[in-house]
Amino acid sequence: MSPRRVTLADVAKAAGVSRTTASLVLSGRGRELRISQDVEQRVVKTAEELQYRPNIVSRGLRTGSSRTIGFVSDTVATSRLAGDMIKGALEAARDRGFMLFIGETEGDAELERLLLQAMHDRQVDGLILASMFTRTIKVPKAVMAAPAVLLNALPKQPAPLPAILPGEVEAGRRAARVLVDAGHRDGIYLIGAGPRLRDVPPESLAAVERLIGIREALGEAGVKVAGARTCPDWQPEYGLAATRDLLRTVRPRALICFNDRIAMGAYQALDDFGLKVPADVSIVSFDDHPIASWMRPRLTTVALPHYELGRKAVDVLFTEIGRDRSAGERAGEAHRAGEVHRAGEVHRVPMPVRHRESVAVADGAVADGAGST
Amino acid sequence: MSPRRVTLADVAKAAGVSRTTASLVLSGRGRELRISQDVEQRVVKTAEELQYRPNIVSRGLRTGSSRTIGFVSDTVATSRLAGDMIKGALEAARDRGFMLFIGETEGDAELERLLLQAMHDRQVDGLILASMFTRTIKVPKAVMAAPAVLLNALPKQPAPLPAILPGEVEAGRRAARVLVDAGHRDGIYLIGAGPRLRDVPPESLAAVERLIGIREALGEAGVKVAGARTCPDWQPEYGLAATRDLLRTVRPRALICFNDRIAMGAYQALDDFGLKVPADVSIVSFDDHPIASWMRPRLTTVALPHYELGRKAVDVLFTEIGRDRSAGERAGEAHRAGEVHRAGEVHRVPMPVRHRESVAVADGAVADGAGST
DNA sequence: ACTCGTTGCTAAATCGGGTTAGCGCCCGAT
DNA sequence: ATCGGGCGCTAACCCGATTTAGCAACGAGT
Repeated sequence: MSPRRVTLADVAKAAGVSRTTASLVLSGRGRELRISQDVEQRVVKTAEELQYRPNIVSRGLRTGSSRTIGFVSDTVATSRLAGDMIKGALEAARDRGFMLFIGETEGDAELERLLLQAMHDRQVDGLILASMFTRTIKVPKAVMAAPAVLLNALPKQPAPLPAILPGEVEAGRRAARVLVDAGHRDGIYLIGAGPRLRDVPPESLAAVERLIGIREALGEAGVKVAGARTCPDWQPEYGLAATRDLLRTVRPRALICFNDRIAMGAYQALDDFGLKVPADVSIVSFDDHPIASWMRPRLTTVALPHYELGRKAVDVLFTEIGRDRSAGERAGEAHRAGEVHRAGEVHRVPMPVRHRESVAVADGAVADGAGST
Repeated sequence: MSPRRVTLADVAKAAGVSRTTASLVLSGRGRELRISQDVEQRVVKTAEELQYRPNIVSRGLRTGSSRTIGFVSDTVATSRLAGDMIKGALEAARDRGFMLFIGETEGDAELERLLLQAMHDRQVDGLILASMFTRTIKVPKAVMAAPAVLLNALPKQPAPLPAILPGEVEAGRRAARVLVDAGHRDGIYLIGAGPRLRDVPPESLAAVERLIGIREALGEAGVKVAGARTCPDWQPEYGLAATRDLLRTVRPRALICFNDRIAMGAYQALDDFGLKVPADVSIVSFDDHPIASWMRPRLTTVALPHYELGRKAVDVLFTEIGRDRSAGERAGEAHRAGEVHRAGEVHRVPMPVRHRESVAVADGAVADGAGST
């Protein structure tokens, strides 16, 4: 079936040189080690003719690198969320000639241990530990055996791991600014969390940070949150229930929904009460889930930059891998000044606003066009 | 940092035996090769104490197997679709101690070539070629270097590759039966494709097969399709437009939408015309996209079994790998009778109906409860 | 006492590359 | 003629396992 791969030995024999010479030439060290132009060209030509490709497994055995990184997510490497993150990571890795192992722990610590083990057994060069919703996680010891970064998560105990997170606070500010810029001053309600900082679903970093941003931006504009309804889980049904509950007593002019699924429920509730979006009620939300552009009117929302998060995680991981390598070389040597990154650095990836159709200029407001991005 | 892994040589030395003996014992061939109980226990105990784990890269170099399979998808290993497929594949692979490489070709043949190369360079034991929507694909030659299966795709030219596909024809039958069983006889319209078999989006196998199933089941019940509207792309906006167009001239009693996104558009159109689901119009659809259970009323739909497709692909791939291995052993030997699988076998994974709230019993119909599953 | 057959283990080759040390050769200088 | 030194290349070892071939020790049979 498969006619055996061409090996370095084959190339060497065909070119009439030793394996060493072939290896030297093909790894670009020919010049440095004084291989003649003549031989060099012959080897390169032969390798091409035979369509030689080095076996990475073999090379990895010698060099210790497998040109592979592991992507470990807790729940569902699979939700739509993860999809684009993986895509970003995939492309960033590919740019460097690396492949991606995927694994899921399903929140099970034992599974996680096994998975990390399986990855180490395959000599991964680095690890990305991803969480599907922004939160703090307990970092398993096994992770420390290789360079690693946290994606969409923060370490529960202080750990020397870089973390990549969406810029949630700024996202909160941006959502609020969308309403403020459209002239909204009164009747702004929150659906999903708030109004106080402790009125949030457990473990949800995003909720806290979005809320902080919202309150900051609103505060700066001299605007007060008129009220809020929390949701035990950020699903459409709870968004529906929370909004219905709200509408029983008040007539809001604008809603900030803590995610798009909640917003979907809010749309349904408003429809039930005969209220129109955005004529009666403006809505701004978070995530830019696919449904956001399927809803009518299309939902204005602050997007989770999944793709960029994935890319960034790989980028940061590679600086970690580089740091690790050079640390090995000058083991024990004092770090030179200026080279001192704190290893636990937190990288924030900006969340862009997707302006669509769910926000209207407030009655009596002067549209001044001074919109924030 | 990482205190060097424990190798087989370490275990052997600590146990006072040769590497050979240690290897024999730890790979379970100790009994067979007459290693004494005494030594065997000593080795096992030592390995445990040192927490020895074999290096799979090294083992792979010798045995040729990397205990890894490659999952190559065309577009977005990432859409919600792919997510569960990958999850299924992941778990099935994990059950066998295998890891998954993920790769995306984005429909680019050159990228695909590179990706397959990169996977072969890492000695993958097998490949899954997945398509994100059911269609025929051109199988690159490079695939044949290892056992492979097609997932959600059929080879364009006849190729000896097994294919895993959802049972779309039967799904079509089931969707139609849902309406028939609810007593619907008249005013059944299709949104997305039909009424003729050639009225389908290009390249969409699913459309053709669902349509075949629908027409069969309806025909058997002596029911005629009242009409249909095609959609250039199966997105909500086209579903909305197509349904609106339909409602301008007729009042349907039931719609079969070719997927849930179309159904979402149909809901919106019906709402525009003041028609209620399911009181005025029953709707049945395909895919069981997450939105199906977010819509109001919750959508009755025939689910794409993504998770099972992924699992099945891995299962079939492993029988291919096994076949390949034994073919190598008895190279040239004639296949024994009864062992003759056609290699191009097509496996169909059933699509289950998710009964929800969008189908009502037809006026004047006698609910006889003789529902098909 | 000598062969033969087990039993229990190990030396050595192998997989496919990367890496180090150093071998022959030719040239110019002494 | 001899020596030193650069040039051009290769032998040999290494990574960490698996696997084949075979060695020593011992008891039984003749």
